Amino acid sequence: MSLTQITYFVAVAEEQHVSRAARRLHISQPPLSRQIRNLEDELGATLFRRTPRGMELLPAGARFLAHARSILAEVDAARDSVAEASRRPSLMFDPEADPPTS
Amino acid sequence: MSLTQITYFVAVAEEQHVSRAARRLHISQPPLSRQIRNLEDELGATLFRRTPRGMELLPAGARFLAHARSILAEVDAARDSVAEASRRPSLMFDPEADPPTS
DNA sequence: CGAGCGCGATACCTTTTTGATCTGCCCCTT
DNA sequence: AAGGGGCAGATCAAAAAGGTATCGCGCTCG
Repeated sequence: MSLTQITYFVAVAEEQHVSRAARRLHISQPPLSRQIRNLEDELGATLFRRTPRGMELLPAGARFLAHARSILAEVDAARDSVAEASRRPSLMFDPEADPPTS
Repeated sequence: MSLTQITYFVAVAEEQHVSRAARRLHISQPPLSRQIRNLEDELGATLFRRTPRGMELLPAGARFLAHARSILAEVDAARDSVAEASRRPSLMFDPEADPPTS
Protein backbone atom coordinates (compact mmCIF):
# COMPACT_ATOMS: atom_id res chain seq x y z
CA MET A 1 0.00 0.00 0.00
CA SER A 2 1.37 3.39 -1.00
CA LEU A 3 0.20 6.95 -0.68
CA THR A 4 -0.15 6.99 -4.44
CA GLN A 5 -2.53 4.07 -4.33
CA ILE A 6 -4.53 5.72 -1.60
CA THR A 7 -4.81 8.92 -3.60
CA TYR A 8 -5.85 6.93 -6.65
CA PHE A 9 -8.43 5.03 -4.66
CA VAL A 10 -10.03 8.21 -3.34
CA ALA A 11 -10.21 9.65 -6.84
CA VAL A 12 -11.91 6.55 -8.21
CA ALA A 13 -14.27 6.38 -5.25
CA GLU A 14 -15.26 9.99 -5.74
CA GLU A 15 -15.63 9.81 -9.50
CA GLN A 16 -17.14 6.34 -9.41
CA HIS A 17 -15.34 5.99 -12.68
CA VAL A 18 -11.83 4.86 -13.54
CA SER A 19 -11.46 6.87 -16.73
CA ARG A 20 -12.67 10.11 -15.18
CA ALA A 21 -10.48 9.57 -12.17
CA ALA A 22 -7.52 8.92 -14.44
CA ARG A 23 -8.13 12.21 -16.24
CA ARG A 24 -8.33 14.01 -12.94
CA LEU A 25 -5.09 12.38 -11.77
CA HIS A 26 -3.36 13.12 -15.07
CA ILE A 27 -2.50 9.53 -15.69
CA SER A 28 -3.95 7.05 -18.15
CA GLN A 29 -6.68 4.58 -17.38
CA PRO A 30 -4.91 1.19 -17.47
CA PRO A 31 -2.28 1.91 -14.80
CA LEU A 32 -5.01 3.30 -12.60
CA SER A 33 -7.09 0.16 -13.03
CA ARG A 34 -4.07 -1.88 -12.15
CA GLN A 35 -3.25 0.07 -9.01
CA ILE A 36 -6.76 -0.31 -7.75
CA ARG A 37 -6.53 -4.01 -8.38
CA ASN A 38 -3.16 -4.17 -6.58
CA LEU A 39 -4.62 -2.37 -3.62
CA GLU A 40 -7.53 -4.77 -3.46
CA ASP A 41 -5.16 -7.71 -3.71
CA GLU A 42 -3.00 -6.45 -0.89
CA LEU A 43 -5.98 -5.75 1.33
CA GLY A 44 -7.48 -9.07 0.43
CA ALA A 45 -10.84 -7.50 -0.26
CA THR A 46 -12.81 -6.20 -3.19
CA LEU A 47 -13.38 -2.47 -2.77
CA PHE A 48 -15.46 -1.75 -5.86
CA ARG A 49 -18.01 -3.48 -7.91
CA ARG A 50 -17.36 -3.17 -11.63
CA THR A 51 -20.49 -2.25 -13.50
CA PRO A 52 -20.99 -1.34 -17.15
CA ARG A 53 -21.45 2.22 -15.96
CA GLY A 54 -18.41 2.53 -13.79
CA MET A 55 -17.21 1.69 -10.31
CA GLU A 56 -19.52 1.22 -7.39
CA LEU A 57 -18.11 1.40 -3.89
CA LEU A 58 -18.63 -1.75 -1.84
CA PRO A 59 -18.99 -1.75 1.95
CA ALA A 60 -15.33 -2.61 2.46
CA GLY A 61 -14.45 0.21 0.10
CA ALA A 62 -16.57 2.67 2.03
CA ARG A 63 -14.82 1.75 5.23
CA PHE A 64 -11.47 2.13 3.59
CA LEU A 65 -12.41 5.47 2.07
CA ALA A 66 -12.84 7.12 5.44
CA HIS A 67 -9.40 6.00 6.53
CA ALA A 68 -7.90 6.95 3.19
CA ARG A 69 -9.09 10.52 3.50
CA SER A 70 -7.84 10.69 7.02
CA ILE A 71 -4.41 9.46 5.95
CA LEU A 72 -4.13 12.01 3.16
CA ALA A 73 -5.25 14.77 5.50
CA GLU A 74 -2.62 13.75 7.98
CA VAL A 75 0.02 13.79 5.26
CA ASP A 76 -0.95 17.35 4.37
CA ALA A 77 -0.81 18.29 8.01
CA ALA A 78 2.66 16.81 8.26
CA ARG A 79 3.84 18.87 5.30
CA ASP A 80 2.29 22.01 6.68
CA SER A 81 3.75 21.40 10.07
CA VAL A 82 7.27 21.13 8.72
CA ALA A 83 6.76 24.11 6.44
CA GLU A 84 5.60 26.17 9.35
CA ALA A 85 8.55 25.04 11.43
CA SER A 86 10.97 26.25 8.80
CA ARG A 87 9.01 29.44 8.21
CA ARG A 88 9.71 30.64 11.72
CA PRO A 89 13.07 29.26 12.65
CA SER A 90 13.61 32.07 15.12
CA LEU A 91 11.27 30.42 17.59
CA MET A 92 13.50 27.42 17.97
CA PHE A 93 17.20 26.89 17.98
CA ASP A 94 18.44 25.76 14.59
CA PRO A 95 21.93 24.26 14.62
CA GLU A 96 21.81 24.15 10.86
CA ALA A 97 22.22 27.90 10.65
CA ASP A 98 25.85 28.35 9.71
CA PRO A 99 27.88 30.67 11.86
CA PRO A 100 29.70 33.36 9.86
CA THR A 101 33.02 31.75 10.74
CA SER A 102 35.45 30.39 8.09
CA MET B 1 6.62 11.46 0.01
CA SER B 2 5.77 7.80 0.34
CA LEU B 3 4.70 5.49 3.14
CA THR B 4 8.02 3.76 2.77
CA GLN B 5 9.88 6.99 3.38
CA ILE B 6 7.74 7.71 6.39
CA THR B 7 8.44 4.28 7.83
CA TYR B 8 12.13 4.75 7.20
CA PHE B 9 12.09 8.14 8.82
CA VAL B 10 10.46 6.83 11.98
CA ALA B 11 13.00 4.03 12.22
CA VAL B 12 15.92 6.44 11.91
CA ALA B 13 14.36 8.86 14.36
CA GLU B 14 13.87 6.09 16.89
CA GLU B 15 17.29 4.55 16.45
CA GLN B 16 19.02 7.90 16.07
CA HIS B 17 21.24 5.94 13.80
CA VAL B 18 21.06 5.17 10.09
CA SER B 19 22.93 1.89 10.18
CA ARG B 20 20.95 0.47 13.06
CA ALA B 21 17.70 1.60 11.46
CA ALA B 22 18.75 -0.04 8.22
CA ARG B 23 19.37 -3.31 10.02
CA ARG B 24 15.97 -3.07 11.66
CA LEU B 25 14.32 -2.37 8.31
CA HIS B 26 16.24 -5.17 6.59
CA ILE B 27 17.69 -2.90 3.99
CA SER B 28 21.21 -1.59 3.58
CA GLN B 29 22.44 1.73 4.85
CA PRO B 30 23.07 3.76 1.67
CA PRO B 31 19.52 3.53 0.27
CA LEU B 32 18.18 4.47 3.66
CA SER B 33 20.43 7.52 3.81
CA ARG B 34 19.23 8.47 0.37
CA GLN B 35 15.56 8.13 1.22
CA ILE B 36 15.96 10.31 4.26
CA ARG B 37 17.70 12.88 2.12
CA ASN B 38 14.95 12.67 -0.49
CA LEU B 39 12.34 13.21 2.18
CA GLU B 40 14.16 16.24 3.49
CA ASP B 41 14.50 17.62 -0.01
CA GLU B 42 10.82 17.22 -0.72
CA LEU B 43 9.83 18.79 2.56
CA GLY B 44 12.31 21.56 2.04
CA ALA B 45 13.63 21.15 5.54
CA THR B 46 16.42 19.38 7.33
CA LEU B 47 15.00 16.81 9.72
CA PHE B 48 18.17 15.47 11.28
CA ARG B 49 21.51 16.77 12.26
CA ARG B 50 24.31 14.48 11.19
CA THR B 51 26.76 13.98 13.97
CA PRO B 52 29.76 11.66 14.19
CA ARG B 53 27.70 9.53 16.55
CA GLY B 54 24.58 9.25 14.51
CA MET B 55 21.46 11.19 13.66
CA GLU B 56 20.00 13.80 15.94
CA LEU B 57 16.40 14.85 15.44
CA LEU B 58 15.97 18.53 14.72
CA PRO B 59 12.86 20.52 15.71
CA ALA B 60 11.35 20.18 12.26
CA GLY B 61 12.02 16.45 12.46
CA ALA B 62 10.33 16.18 15.82
CA ARG B 63 7.24 17.86 14.46
CA PHE B 64 7.24 15.55 11.49
CA LEU B 65 7.72 12.48 13.66
CA ALA B 66 4.44 12.97 15.45
CA HIS B 67 2.56 13.17 12.17
CA ALA B 68 4.51 10.26 10.74
CA ARG B 69 3.45 7.96 13.56
CA SER B 70 -0.09 9.13 13.22
CA ILE B 71 -0.07 8.37 9.50
CA LEU B 72 1.31 4.87 10.00
CA ALA B 73 -1.23 4.20 12.73
CA GLU B 74 -4.02 5.32 10.45
CA VAL B 75 -2.72 3.02 7.73
CA ASP B 76 -2.86 0.09 10.12
CA ALA B 77 -6.34 1.08 11.13
CA ALA B 78 -7.36 1.16 7.48
CA ARG B 79 -6.04 -2.35 6.95
CA ASP B 80 -7.74 -3.64 10.06
CA SER B 81 -10.97 -1.99 9.12
CA VAL B 82 -11.09 -3.67 5.75
CA ALA B 83 -10.01 -7.00 7.22
CA GLU B 84 -12.81 -6.78 9.74
CA ALA B 85 -15.30 -5.88 7.04
CA SER B 86 -14.43 -8.98 5.05
CA ARG B 87 -14.36 -11.14 8.19
CA ARG B 88 -18.05 -10.56 8.82
CA PRO B 89 -19.68 -10.05 5.44
CA SER B 90 -23.02 -11.27 6.79
CA LEU B 91 -23.65 -7.98 8.52
CA MET B 92 -23.91 -6.08 5.30
CA PHE B 93 -25.36 -6.82 1.93
CA ASP B 94 -22.72 -8.04 -0.46
CA PRO B 95 -23.65 -7.76 -4.15
CA GLU B 96 -20.57 -9.78 -4.95
CA ALA B 97 -22.18 -12.94 -3.65
CA ASP B 98 -23.43 -14.72 -6.73
CA PRO B 99 -27.00 -15.96 -6.64
CA PRO B 100 -27.25 -19.68 -7.40
CA THR B 101 -29.16 -18.93 -10.60
CA SER B 102 -27.63 -19.80 -14.01
C1' DC C 1 -31.99 -8.73 -33.13
C1' DG C 2 -27.65 -7.03 -34.34
C1' DA C 3 -24.23 -3.18 -34.51
C1' DG C 4 -22.11 0.34 -32.00
C1' DC C 5 -20.55 2.49 -27.91
C1' DG C 6 -18.74 3.10 -23.33
C1' DC C 7 -16.66 0.85 -19.68
C1' DG C 8 -12.83 -1.66 -17.21
C1' DA C 9 -9.13 -5.34 -17.99
C1' DT C 10 -5.12 -7.34 -20.28
C1' DA C 11 -0.76 -7.46 -22.94
C1' DC C 12 3.39 -5.44 -23.88
C1' DC C 13 6.98 -2.06 -23.69
C1' DT C 14 9.56 2.02 -21.71
C1' DT C 15 10.95 4.76 -17.98
C1' DT C 16 11.53 5.80 -13.31
C1' DT C 17 12.44 4.45 -8.70
C1' DT C 18 14.39 1.52 -5.31
C1' DG C 19 17.84 -1.39 -3.33
C1' DA C 20 22.72 -3.59 -3.01
C1' DT C 21 27.69 -3.24 -3.22
C1' DC C 22 31.87 -0.74 -3.14
C1' DT C 23 34.20 3.13 -1.72
C1' DG C 24 35.33 7.74 0.32
C1' DC C 25 35.55 11.14 3.94
C1' DC C 26 35.19 12.86 8.58
C1' DC C 27 35.48 12.71 13.45
C1' DC C 28 36.44 10.52 17.65
C1' DT C 29 39.32 7.43 20.29
C1' DT C 30 43.34 5.33 21.86
C1' DA D 1 49.01 9.21 14.28
C1' DA D 2 46.42 5.28 13.22
C1' DG D 3 42.28 2.74 13.44
C1' DG D 4 37.35 2.26 13.68
C1' DG D 5 32.72 3.64 13.32
C1' DG D 6 29.49 6.55 11.12
C1' DC D 7 27.08 8.87 6.98
C1' DA D 8 27.32 9.99 2.01
C1' DG D 9 28.31 9.37 -2.96
C1' DA D 10 28.79 6.47 -7.29
C1' DT D 11 27.37 2.71 -9.92
C1' DC D 12 24.73 -1.14 -11.28
C1' DA D 13 20.73 -4.47 -11.10
C1' DA D 14 15.98 -5.28 -10.04
C1' DA D 15 11.42 -3.90 -9.28
C1' DA D 16 7.64 -0.84 -9.79
C1' DA D 17 4.96 2.61 -12.28
C1' DG D 18 3.21 4.66 -16.39
C1' DG D 19 1.91 4.76 -21.57
C1' DT D 20 -0.14 2.76 -25.87
C1' DA D 21 -2.73 -0.60 -28.21
C1' DT D 22 -6.25 -3.82 -27.85
C1' DC D 23 -9.68 -7.01 -25.97
C1' DG D 24 -14.16 -8.48 -23.85
C1' DC D 25 -18.45 -7.40 -22.13
C1' DG D 26 -22.91 -5.42 -21.35
C1' DC D 27 -26.07 -1.93 -22.40
C1' DT D 28 -28.50 0.80 -25.81
C1' DC D 29 -30.46 2.11 -29.90
C1' DG D 30 -31.57 1.63 -34.69
